[in-house]
Parts: sequence; structure tokens; C-alpha cells
Amino acid sequence: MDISNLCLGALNLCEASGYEIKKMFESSFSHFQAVSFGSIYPALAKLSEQGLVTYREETQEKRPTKKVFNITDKGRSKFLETLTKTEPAEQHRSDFLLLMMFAHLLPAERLTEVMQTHIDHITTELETLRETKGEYWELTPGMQFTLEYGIAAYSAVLELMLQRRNKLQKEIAQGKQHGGTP
Amino acid sequence: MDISNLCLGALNLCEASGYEIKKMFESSFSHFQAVSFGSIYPALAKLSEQGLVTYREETQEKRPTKKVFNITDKGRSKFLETLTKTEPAEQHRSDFLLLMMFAHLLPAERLTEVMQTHIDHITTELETLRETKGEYWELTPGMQFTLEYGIAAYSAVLELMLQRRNKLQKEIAQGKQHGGTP
DNA sequence: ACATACATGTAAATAGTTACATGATTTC
DNA sequence: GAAATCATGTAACTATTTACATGTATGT
Repeated sequence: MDISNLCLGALNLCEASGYEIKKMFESSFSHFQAVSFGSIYPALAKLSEQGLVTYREETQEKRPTKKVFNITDKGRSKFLETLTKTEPAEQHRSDFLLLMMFAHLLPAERLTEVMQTHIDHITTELETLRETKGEYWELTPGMQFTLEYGIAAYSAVLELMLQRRNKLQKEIAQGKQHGGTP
Repeated sequence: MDISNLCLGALNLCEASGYEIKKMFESSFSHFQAVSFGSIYPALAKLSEQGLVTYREETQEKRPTKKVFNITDKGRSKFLETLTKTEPAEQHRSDFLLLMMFAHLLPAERLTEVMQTHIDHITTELETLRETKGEYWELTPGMQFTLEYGIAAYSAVLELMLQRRNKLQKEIAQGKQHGGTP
């Protein structure tokens, strides 16, 4: 699924501007989907050309004018088709785990710092997920599920990290004393 | 961290061919890092040009000739520098969770299928992670940690899915009966 | 007979990121 | 006075994926 279809999905829930779509994913669904202006605005422009969305310009007091997008029937049926065709693929790339792979090459303070940064990151993400409530868009049961999914995963790895942190550092210190495998 | 540095890291553990580097990540570390031939071979060629790795051609009986790469001192120091500079960033994109967000739009059988596919996928990944042992390359404490990290995360979400599966389907069925929020 | 493992490589296409440009308003 | 929020957009760049090309050996 690309950013175009993500926009269609968001607009299927309720009308919104590009800025609002980005905010929605950034605040509550960033644990499984990144969004940036550089991808969202061109996507909406293309969708508009293809007649899958329409928009009106809404002038606001003391705020810049915004384009409020609405999904069309054509857009809706295209999105439903995408939902039946998309395979539930996963892709995860973690520089944190890549660094951890080579933990034995890191200076002790650097390893501590890397782990602490990640712990802080997960803690923040967990708070965000726990606090998420529906706003102008309604929280569907499926969205609720994705939040719980994120909470389950993050809680588990946070617990692991707090448990294993010291053990790992000791293992590495010992490995360095003995000088590794000959 | 890009594929070039990933290759340097792998070669810092032990000499290997491009094919072997790919196999290593594919089999045991695919839960946080994807690798493909199309990225690995050009990366190794560039590293060789830059003098960060060397290689010898090893002719084999009944197997194609392979290029066995070794990291140079220059490569090693470049990799260590990368390790101190790389930020522990995370990025996850899940078409599974994206589909789940719109679970209420999916036909019941399709939802069941999507969830089952994902459960199967996680189950397979868990088996792989649990079975991973060091081969020609040694399992560092850090690698062991990344395996446990994956096991913790996958176990938690698998449990959640088995628990929540029926509940979610009921919630959606009810939502459809009532006709959503007015 | 067909697929998979072994082994290397290229080239086009894609998709997305990053940085830039602009500008009012509000909060610290 | 600086930074963040609101709001839209472009363009260059980068990294990677996908598909193709080639060929032997082994397993089902």
C-alpha cells in the first residue's frame, strides 16, 4: 500500500486536508506507517487529477487557507479494491537492533546511551498510544486494535530491555576479557 | 545505516561472499533488516573500489566460483566510526496493520484470512528465531539479544491476536448492524 | 519435469526523504 | 527573540526493489 491509498483510506473516514492526514498518522499510527509532506501533497494532487478525490478551499481567520479533500465514489471503490488485493506484508528496519548486533564493538558508554535512547523512545511511544482517543475522525475497532497491537509489542520489548540491559553489558565485558573465540 | 555498512559489519565478523551475507540476514535477522542481491552486490563492488574490503575468487567443485570478501583495516575503522555516529532510528511499515485499520470495510472472510495469514507469518518467524544458532559466523551476545528482542515482540503480538481475534470480529459485526455513528 | 540452492551481476523503475521556499500567529 | 503550529508545495536526491540474464547441481 502506497501513500495514495493511505490518503484514500483516511478520507474514507472523514474529509481532511493534507496537513490533517499527516497529523493523524504522525500522532497515532507512526508505529507502523511513516508519512511526510513530500509524499502526501503530490499524492493528493494526483488523486484529484484522477477524479478519486475532490477538494474545496477553506479560508480561515488567522490561519492559512486549507484544501479540504473529500473522497469520491470512484475513489471509494478503488480503495475497497485495494483492500482486497493488498497482501499483509511487514517490513521493519531498525538501526537500533543493527547497532545492538555489534554491541561488542561499542564503547561501554555508547552502548548504555544507545539503549537508554531506545528505552526513552519506546516509553514515549507507549504513552502516546495509551492516550490516543478519536478526534474529528472516529476511532474504528480496527484502529483500536492497531493501538493495542503497538502497546503489546512495545510493552514486551521494554520489559525485555529493562531485564536484559545489565546482563548484556556483563556478557560483553566478559567476552572482551577472555579475548573472544580463537 | 545503509547496506554498505551492513556488509562491513558482516565482514567484520568473518569473511564471506555476497550470497552468504544475504543468507545470514535473511535467515536470522530479517525481522529488522531486509537484504536483496540488487543492493548487496553493488555495495560490495563499491566497497572494493574504495579499498574498504578485498576479495579472492574461490573456485569450487560442482558449485559456481565465488568471491570471498575480507574487511581491510581501513574498512574496519570506517565501520567503527559508523557505529558511533548512527542514531538508533526505527522504521516500521506494516500493510497488515494498515488493513486492520480499515477492518470494518473488509468482508468477514477476507478479515479472517488476513488475520490468519499474519498469525502464520509470525508463527514461522518465531520458530526461525528460536532455532537460530551460530554457523560459520559466531553468535555475538548482541545478536543473541536481537533474537530475544524479536521473540519478545512476536510472542506478545501473537498472544494479542489469538485473544482479540473473535472480539474484533464481533465488534465489527455489531458496528455494521447499528449502522455506525450518526 | 519442476523447483530450489548455489553464485554473480545489471538496469530500469519506484517510492519516498530531505531540504528548500513562503508566511502569519502563537507560545515560551 | 526563538521556536513551534498552521498550511501548501516543489525538486533534487537517494536508496532500494524488481526483474532480467546466465548456468550447474541437486532434490521431489
